[in-house]
Amino acid sequence: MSKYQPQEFEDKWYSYWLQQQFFKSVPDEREPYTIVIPPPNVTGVLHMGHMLNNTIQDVLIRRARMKGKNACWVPGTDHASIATEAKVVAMLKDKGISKKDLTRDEFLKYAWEWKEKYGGIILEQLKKLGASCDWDRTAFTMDPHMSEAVIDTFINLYKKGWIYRGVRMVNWDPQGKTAVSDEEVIRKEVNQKLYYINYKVVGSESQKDGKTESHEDEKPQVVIGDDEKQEVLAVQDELLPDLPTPVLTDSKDYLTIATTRPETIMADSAICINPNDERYTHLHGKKVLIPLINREIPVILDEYVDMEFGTGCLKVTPAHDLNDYQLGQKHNLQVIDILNNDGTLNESAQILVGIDRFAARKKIAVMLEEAGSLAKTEDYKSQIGFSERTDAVIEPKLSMQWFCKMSEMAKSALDVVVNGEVKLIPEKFINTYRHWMENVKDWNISRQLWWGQRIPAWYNEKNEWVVAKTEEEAKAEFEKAGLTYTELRQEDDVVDTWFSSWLWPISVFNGIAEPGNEEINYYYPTNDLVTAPEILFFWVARMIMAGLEWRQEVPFRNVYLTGIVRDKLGRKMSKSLGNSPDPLDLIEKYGADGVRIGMLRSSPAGNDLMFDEEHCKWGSSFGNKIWNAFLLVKGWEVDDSLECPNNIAIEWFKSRFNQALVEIEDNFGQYRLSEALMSTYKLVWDDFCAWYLEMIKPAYQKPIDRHTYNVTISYFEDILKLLHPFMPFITEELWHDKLFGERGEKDCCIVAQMPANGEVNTQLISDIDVVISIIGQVRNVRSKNQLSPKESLQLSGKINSGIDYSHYIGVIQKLANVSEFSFVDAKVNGAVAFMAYTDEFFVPLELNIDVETEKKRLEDDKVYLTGFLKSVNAKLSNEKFVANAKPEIVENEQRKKADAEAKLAVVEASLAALAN
RNA sequence: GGGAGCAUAGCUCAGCUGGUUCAGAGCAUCUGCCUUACAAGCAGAGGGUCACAGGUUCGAAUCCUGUUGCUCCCA
Repeated sequence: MSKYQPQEFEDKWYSYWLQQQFFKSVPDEREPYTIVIPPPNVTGVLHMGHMLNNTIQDVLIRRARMKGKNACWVPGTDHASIATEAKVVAMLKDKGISKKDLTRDEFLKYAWEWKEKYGGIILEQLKKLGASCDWDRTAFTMDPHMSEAVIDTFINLYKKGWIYRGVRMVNWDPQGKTAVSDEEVIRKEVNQKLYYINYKVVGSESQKDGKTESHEDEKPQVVIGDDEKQEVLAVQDELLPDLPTPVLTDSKDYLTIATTRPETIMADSAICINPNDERYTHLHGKKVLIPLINREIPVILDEYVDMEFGTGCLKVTPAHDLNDYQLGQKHNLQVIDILNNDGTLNESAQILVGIDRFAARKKIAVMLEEAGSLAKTEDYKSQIGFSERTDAVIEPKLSMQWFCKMSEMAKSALDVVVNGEVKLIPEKFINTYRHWMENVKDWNISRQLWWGQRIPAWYNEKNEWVVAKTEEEAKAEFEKAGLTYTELRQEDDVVDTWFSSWLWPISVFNGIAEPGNEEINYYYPTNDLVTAPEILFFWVARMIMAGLEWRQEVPFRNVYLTGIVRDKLGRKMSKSLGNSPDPLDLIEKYGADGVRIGMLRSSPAGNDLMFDEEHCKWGSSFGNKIWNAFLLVKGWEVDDSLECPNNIAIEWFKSRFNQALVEIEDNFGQYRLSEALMSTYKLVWDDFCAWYLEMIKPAYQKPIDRHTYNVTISYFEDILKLLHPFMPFITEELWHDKLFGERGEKDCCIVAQMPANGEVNTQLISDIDVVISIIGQVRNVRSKNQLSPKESLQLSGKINSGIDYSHYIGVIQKLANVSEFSFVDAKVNGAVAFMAYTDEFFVPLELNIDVETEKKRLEDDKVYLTGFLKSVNAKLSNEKFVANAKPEIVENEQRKKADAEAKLAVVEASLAALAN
């Protein structure tokens, strides 16, 4: 064996595990332990967030497997309708094909081809990380049975009255030409301009009762600016009235509004002022004219208007602003949509038709200025929404959408988190979760895309519609309803990807179509879900809803929320910043094991991870340490004639190991994975390598006795097991070394059983703590006096405690390089002295002891101990303390007192001796 | 503007139900070692008013209130 080179064996073991089908799970009599992967976007490539997330899942699943559970980790991807469709559209564009020229089926054919070619990349990358997923179960949200589940649940909810159609203001992405959810809108602060625009007031009172006001009695007219839909709720022509020639009784009479969006003035329906605003009482009941197009709109009153902001006059544009929309509904205003789906102005705008919204903004500013209607402009900063997928500025847009009612499902989904049926880790996310669930809005589930599950709604020529699984069933529905049709047309839109993935924990086991099947009964509910807090709401919460709805049971018991992986500067890792290392490069450089533990090290649940490559380096150093410890043991020759001199070391490590086992178990129980890793790390590096191996190590080229050798090998094997979930590759590689004897085909670390808990000799552990302190102080004496470690020293001990050092002399001599150890009854003059616990030790040196330095050191000790004792005494003499504190705490204080007094006595005696 | 969270060593974070003079770990820094498993190492050292101000308590990094600063979510 040579140096530690993880790259040399990682692929080998991964293939072997696959070949032996160790990741495979089928229901059996064992207790199941199940994780479903948060399905990564099928277009995705592995990024650091996935690395962290999947490392955690793999640690959990490997540990469960080694604890005798039937571990099942279901992998897969989601179809990511927006992202995938965008990629396919881009690919087609490169080929000179426009989506518009394709039929739905043609387009989908290209999309599937694309998916087959690129869709599996991320899963292949996970294998490099060591992910022990049951790949035979790899699922895709558009697999036939998964899609069928989506359609069935859609119909089911529709029948329940929880799915409906409605006009809503949606976040429209004009580039992706799709509605996106609030969660997919990224708000950024942007420098803008505030345009101050004058609207002429229509002055004459006589006009007030005129024809133009009659619309207030009518139903509000709504224009859906969706040029892909035939369906509009009003006829556009009605919104293109003959422009009345403005008659201004007083040309100086105008009001000024402030807006960042002058291009939308053509869509204005009113000007709103605060009724309490004394500046504008003269405008009550008046009408004004929109500049450039001279359309007349009323001045309305509402306390919603902030008198402080802008001019106090608010242009109301119901079609293009959510707040204005609500205001418009309240005041029964016209809704005029002047934008096409691609962000260009439509006919309703009357001017600048066909021009992009941003170009139109610049142009209209000039036009307004020329018309004398632009009062001024000001710089202004505000938050603008951008599409997460395309980075286009989001356009609030009215659109006919499918919605899923949330209120009832949200209530149950909140209950199970509040009552602990589903635990969020860390718990602090409960508050956020509650806040969201209590303020939940209905879920907009339609997507204006083709890639995904097509909504099972069918329309006749009159746009009357029914919901049904097939065309035949739809026809039957029509007939049942007494509606006529000549031909039916299926809804073009697909449902939101989350409407597939909320079924994930159920549908991967085909639990919708066959709710009683063996797999779903065995694996569901799953155990742990590992995901990012940013999708707590729109994925986790909805999975809980779906679980309760279709299985009357939560989908998982625990939700482990990881943090966001950031760079050293705390910036989120992103492609655009280029601050994310390529995970596969990291694996190449540091080994998968090194990267895994590097990521885990400083990422407690729910906390962001400030990623630094140094962590991976640390990880691979640890691998190196284990490797070298192994080389040491492997190099030993055994001599059967030797007695075992290492009983203390052997017994001590066994106790330490068992102690650590409990700690690690406890850490896992609380999902403190980094703590569990650190406990393991310290056990291996400090206790095993630095102390145990040094204690038992035979002198150079000397053989070791059989007993120590065998025990050490079994310790090593136990350590490999403990390490395996964190570092699967190096542990498997070493597991198969001849050192451990012949291994059968199936005898692998990955399926070995975790060591069972054993006894802990706490007395021995605390004795060895003292021994370790003695060794450290002897080394320190050497170091302070610039003596070589090779130079052996003499050591005498004046024992005041009850510790029986006779057992430990050997260890002390070996590790502190002490040639002679003796017990003394009195202080040794002219020697360097130190204390360990309450015992005194002396190292005679052939040099002058600086009395003053020694005195100083003892004085310092004395000050410390006196202070310590004082604080302890203060507590113990405090009646309230003795009365209120728990008995074991009082007891502990008494022990502290006794110890401190003993130590202080020793220090004082030493000082007295020095004074002589 | 509304809600939530965070603030501990140069950095990243522990510190769990208040209870050793409690202020800890790793990394980084500094000093000394190429001591034959490991320089990806070994032996040592320095480093913090636990953001600030009050309060509760016998006792506060820990609980409460306020202030400041940062982050996230929502409008």
